[in-house]
Amino acid sequence: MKRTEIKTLLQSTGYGKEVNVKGWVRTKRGSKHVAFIALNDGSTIKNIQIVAEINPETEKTLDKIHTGAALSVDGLVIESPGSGQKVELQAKNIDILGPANPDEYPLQPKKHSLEFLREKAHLRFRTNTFSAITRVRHAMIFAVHNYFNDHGFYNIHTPIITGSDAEGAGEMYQVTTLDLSNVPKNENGEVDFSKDFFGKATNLTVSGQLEAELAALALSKVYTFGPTFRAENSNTSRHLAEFWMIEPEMAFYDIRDDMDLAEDMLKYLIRYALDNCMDDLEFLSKRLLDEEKNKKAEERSMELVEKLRFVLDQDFERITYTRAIDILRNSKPNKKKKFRFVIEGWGADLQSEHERYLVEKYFKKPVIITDYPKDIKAFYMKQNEDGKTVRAMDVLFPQIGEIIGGSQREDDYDKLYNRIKEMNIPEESMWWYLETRKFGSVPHSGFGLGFERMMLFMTGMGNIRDVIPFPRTPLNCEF
RNA sequence: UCCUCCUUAGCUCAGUUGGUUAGAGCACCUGACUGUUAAUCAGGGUGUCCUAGGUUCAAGUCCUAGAGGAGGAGCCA
Repeated sequence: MKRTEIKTLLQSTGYGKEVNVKGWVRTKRGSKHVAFIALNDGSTIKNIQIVAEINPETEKTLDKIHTGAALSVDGLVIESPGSGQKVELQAKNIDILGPANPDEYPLQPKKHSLEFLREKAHLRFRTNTFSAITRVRHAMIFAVHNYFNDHGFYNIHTPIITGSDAEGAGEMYQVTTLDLSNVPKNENGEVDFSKDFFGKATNLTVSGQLEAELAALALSKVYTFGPTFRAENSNTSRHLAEFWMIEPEMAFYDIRDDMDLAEDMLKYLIRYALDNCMDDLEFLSKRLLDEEKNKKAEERSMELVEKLRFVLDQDFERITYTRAIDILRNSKPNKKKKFRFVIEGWGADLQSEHERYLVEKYFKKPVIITDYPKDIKAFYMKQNEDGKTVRAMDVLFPQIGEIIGGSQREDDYDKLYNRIKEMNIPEESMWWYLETRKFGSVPHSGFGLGFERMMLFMTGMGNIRDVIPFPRTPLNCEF
């Protein structure tokens, strides 16, 4: 018999029909004459209830069924007399495809800590929380491509191994085929990378932006959505060593167009989740309420679905860095020196406590900050006429902080060249980037959206290690 | 990398000012129950108290070092 997915089965009213389902046991319970098995196949967060009569014939099989076992069940679809579900399956035959020894199987039908499940990442897909996150993650991946496709963007695969060491986004992982126990050296005693696979030093990419710009200056609107690697020793709930980043890059867009796109895209993704993932969002919402039930009312987060709808309905607040500094300088926590870093004046970098104040206390909605001092931002950002600021924009979300960082790019050859010199970036590694400003240069803009940070927002999870299947962080590369 | 906290049964956790044989719930096994909803009820055994030193008559508890984890900070997405 052909397998019916549980998602399909639960929506059917074909009572009396015989079907086959396959899946993994979540719980088994029952009394003397009847056993109830909650079976899940990942097609939905919901389980199908298998009802099995206990008699001398079935007892042997039923005794071997525990949480975690894989079953194939043939049975009749019936209307459930119980109160927890509409449809259930009256078992006619149960095959154990793969047993799970209850003495060894670590997952139980109870609450496990997220830390414990992180150590069991090979099995945590089998929990409600992670199967929900995985389905939402898929929906978001799909929605990203959908959005850009519908808006006339082309997807670009930018390189994962890069020979440029000037991308200006933090520490990089070296990629080499050299024998590390016998590294070739040149006359000066330095590593001789000419003997390496590419004949030069290479790294894993920290951003696809520079290459995406090259494509945008021909195809007008492009985006990348690929893995990104940062060798920073960051130990926080918002950082991964390997993560996925979405980087659109648009010719003929100025900073305002860039912000419009960022806001529209984020709202599209939220709407897509609300339209397509409601079962999972409702589960994740309950999970969050439960997790925070011991917190004081003022420390609890907004209910998940309500929060998503709220952000969807708000225009993001757009302010300049200069205005942000004014607000912060006159704020209570600054005057009372409650900030760890008190804002003294213009030019200071905004710390996460300042961003959180602006987003969570002052405006109480997402905020886009623009026109930062050029000294605290990257070399490729478009310089403003004031000579002090650049057309950068950061989108700040409650709890997560910076979810998007972007800018209009410097399209003037001389200004870009001078900035590269000023910041001591090796000019010879940037010749191809500079050349695009020499031939048919146009205003263009782009941004980077951290996919897992968006997943944090979308699922209400608190730790970025729980929204990616196999997190890579300092000292953790298991699985 | 810095600051703070944590590490006790398979899991979640309690363990008082250092003092007999280290506890509970869940899971597991046995039994009861005509349909349960993380079923319920009764019974059963379960420990490298993270590791290595140290203080002490006596250490799960105190001290030192190390390992791992969490939260916050920096870096950023």
